[in-house]
Amino acid sequence: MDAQYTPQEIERDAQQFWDTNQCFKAVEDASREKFYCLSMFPYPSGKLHMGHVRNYTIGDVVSRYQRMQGRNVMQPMGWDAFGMPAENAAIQNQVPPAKWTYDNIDYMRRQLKALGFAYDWGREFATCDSDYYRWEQWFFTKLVDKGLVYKKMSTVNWDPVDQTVLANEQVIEGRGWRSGALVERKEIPLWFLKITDYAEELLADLDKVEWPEQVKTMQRNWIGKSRGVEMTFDIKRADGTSDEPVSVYTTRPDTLMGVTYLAVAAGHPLAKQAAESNETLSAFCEECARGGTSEAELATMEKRGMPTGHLAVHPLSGREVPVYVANFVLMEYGTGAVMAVPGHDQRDWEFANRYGIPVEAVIADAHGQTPDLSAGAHVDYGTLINSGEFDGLDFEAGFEAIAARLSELGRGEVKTNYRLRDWGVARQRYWGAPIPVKYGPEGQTVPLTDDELPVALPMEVTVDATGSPLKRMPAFSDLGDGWVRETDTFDTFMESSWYYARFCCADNQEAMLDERANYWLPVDLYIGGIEHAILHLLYARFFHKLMRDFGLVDSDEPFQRLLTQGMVIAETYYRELPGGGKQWFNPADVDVKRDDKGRPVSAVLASDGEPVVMGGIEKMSKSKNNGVDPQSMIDRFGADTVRLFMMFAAPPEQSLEWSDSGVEGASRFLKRLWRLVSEHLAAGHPEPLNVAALDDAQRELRRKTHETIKKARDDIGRRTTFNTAIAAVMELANALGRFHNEGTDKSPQDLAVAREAVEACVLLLAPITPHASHALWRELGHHEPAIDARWPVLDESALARDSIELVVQVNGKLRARIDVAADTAKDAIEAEALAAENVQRHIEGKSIRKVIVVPGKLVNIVVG
RNA sequence: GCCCGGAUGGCGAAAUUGGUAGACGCAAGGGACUUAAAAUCCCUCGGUGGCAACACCGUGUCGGUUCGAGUCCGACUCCGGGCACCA
Repeated sequence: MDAQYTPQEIERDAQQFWDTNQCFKAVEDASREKFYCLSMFPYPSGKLHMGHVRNYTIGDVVSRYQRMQGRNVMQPMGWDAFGMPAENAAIQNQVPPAKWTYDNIDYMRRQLKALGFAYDWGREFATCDSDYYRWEQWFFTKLVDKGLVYKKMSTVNWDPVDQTVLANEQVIEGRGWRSGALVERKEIPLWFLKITDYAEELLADLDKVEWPEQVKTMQRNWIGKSRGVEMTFDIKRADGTSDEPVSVYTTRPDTLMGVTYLAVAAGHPLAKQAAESNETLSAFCEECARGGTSEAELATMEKRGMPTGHLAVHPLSGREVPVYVANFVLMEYGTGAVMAVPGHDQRDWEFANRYGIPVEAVIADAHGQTPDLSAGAHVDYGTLINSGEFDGLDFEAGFEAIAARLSELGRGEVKTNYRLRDWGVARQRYWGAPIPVKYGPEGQTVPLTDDELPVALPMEVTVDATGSPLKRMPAFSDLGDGWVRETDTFDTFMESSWYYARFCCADNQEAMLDERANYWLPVDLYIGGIEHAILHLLYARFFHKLMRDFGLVDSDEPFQRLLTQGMVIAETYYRELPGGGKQWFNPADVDVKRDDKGRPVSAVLASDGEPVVMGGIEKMSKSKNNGVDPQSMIDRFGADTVRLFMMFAAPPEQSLEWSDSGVEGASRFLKRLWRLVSEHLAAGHPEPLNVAALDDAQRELRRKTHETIKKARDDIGRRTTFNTAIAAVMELANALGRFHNEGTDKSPQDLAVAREAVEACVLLLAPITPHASHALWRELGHHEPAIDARWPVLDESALARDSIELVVQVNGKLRARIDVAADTAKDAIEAEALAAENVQRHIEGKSIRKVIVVPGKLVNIVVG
């Protein structure tokens, strides 16, 4: 065999072999256990970044591992191809978004192929293919028929200069990213899907999936089921006449007697009506429309308000409290009005103090005393006080008693609420799937019929900063006879909500899905970034339930297991620019100087030798110019080395710091493995393994081999901690190296034990470094390709030990180690532990209170 | 602001169910081989003290539970992810 490890040749050969033999083509087979492994498909932004490489390597390792376990594995790949970057690129370079997108796909597909991922490319599609989104349009019209779609006014970010709707991402510190104009909130009619109809099921079914607990918790909190009371306050105008009652919802009816004001949104009918005769208030309401729509912005902005002059009548006490307009109350969340209890809600407290509104205590503190409200609200549950007939009740009794009273009076009812809001799916953008609706001359709104579908997106367009070109294309929108087509397109989350199902039957031109979907679904393992923990995963779960209720799939959940991978991060380097701001330098162009302990102390730019500032470790990004190009790493070290490093450097859920020397270490290990195999083959031919005749050294190596097989299976299959599986194989390789160096691998039985260890190394690494394993497996004389090899079989008997080492502690501190026979009785272990020299020294003159023996682990002697 | 995470040597990390802290790798230092370099191989490598045996300290901070805490509980600090039109 070739003594040199030459990754470029090896990888080309292996990829050619897999390709020629169509190794990864997945075929439905009811007699075999299936495994559907899916990594979140990429947005075709231009080229792969390290986050993609990490994501897809994890998926590939699991796919190949499951195949070695004998499962019928399907691993597809496609493109999440609609989105804003294509429009931005179009504005910058005058390239139509379609051309830009498909060119990017071609480039990135080549990169994925160079990494040797075991994809069934026959199932590939891009979401911007009309063969894909036509089914989404079709399904949407069915949802309209089922009453799961509606249109309502909704708030968007409006750039008053560019006269266009902005995404939250395009609002930078309250200003439009291009125009720099102060952004306004604007109400426009938009399409919504009724995800709230499924809130309860989306919450309950989290118990059915094997997801990280943290992700389930985030989804539960996002859905935000709460039990509270919805009640009405009568309204008295300044002139004494009454107005429509105002409805509010609260989860703290126990604090009702502490209400000292009401706050309504600027868009609330009451505020609008009051503003008509009040110029200052009218100006304030306009001011409330400034700023973006994101929740983070609303929550952190300065809380401001103004009295409407109206009074609200407390439903129980009859007390009249002022009604304010407040900028932090939004019309579209809940009822657009809130009751305020400044004594027991921090936000209300701050507002009340600012505007001189009374703060009153109605809940006692932990000691049953009136709480001190001078420095802040008292938000904990407690006994009701200053609440008349409700005094002395605790939270629950107070809640029930007050709710019952309101109900008697016909002024309120207990109500379950959800924080979850319906899904706005309309976007005023070009590069998306057209929403299949038309509007008639008499204001009719009609979903398109099956024979009017699909609505193809025109591909040849000119895009500029002033919004979607569809709005200016009569050829697209004008249907004649006064009918016009909807020019809004779908939220791109629509496409990513069902692509996993389409992969099961991507070639079907007659239907959205067919019976093959029920063979493969649900996805057995779904892998992607933690940043998708809420939105994408919740929308996909919702869409799956919609498809189920339409009879398209028979499962309740789309993704059985979920693995959320961490970010890829790297050191940043910059220089301050004279005019302020920073110039960022790529790590590849910087030399780092270290002190004698190896700590980095300074860095210089390689090209000019002048110093740069070390800016700390951050997520790889264009803005910080700290991205490492996967392609250059593949060219330099080969795909297997890049894959090995990424899987070794950190467990998949943690962030992974890029390290050039770490990659070199991975490359070194593969060269060493290659040499180990080559030296082993040169040492001669093994005879069949005779387990009964092994000497101690042979037994020890064989135990290590089987310990490693066991650990690698648990680490890859159950724990998905690939880093520790690799570390275990490295230990086995080290043991094999020592076995060789000690000159013990000369006899045919030595060679037999070494052969077993070598083959274990090659196969256990096969999911991670498939190309090298393909080549080495062949060198080891196997005619069957490594891709069809089974996971090595564990021989439990090889794990047995005659004696074990126990740790002896005195008062929890390690004082000695003893070797005992594996079957030693507890008494004998105690005696031996007490006899150890260093133990004697530490217990001398003290009385033994207790001896704790943890079998197989340790002995702790407690002395006093 | 709200929700969810994370913090362990010079660095990436390991310790899976409360039981030996630092496996494996990187960097660094020393040595072998070499005319030399690269590559490779061997040794050292948390801190302090000690010739050594060994002792003390050590898992972000402070406190608690336990025979025993990186792991469990409480309070806090800093860092990261998400917040509904980035994908």
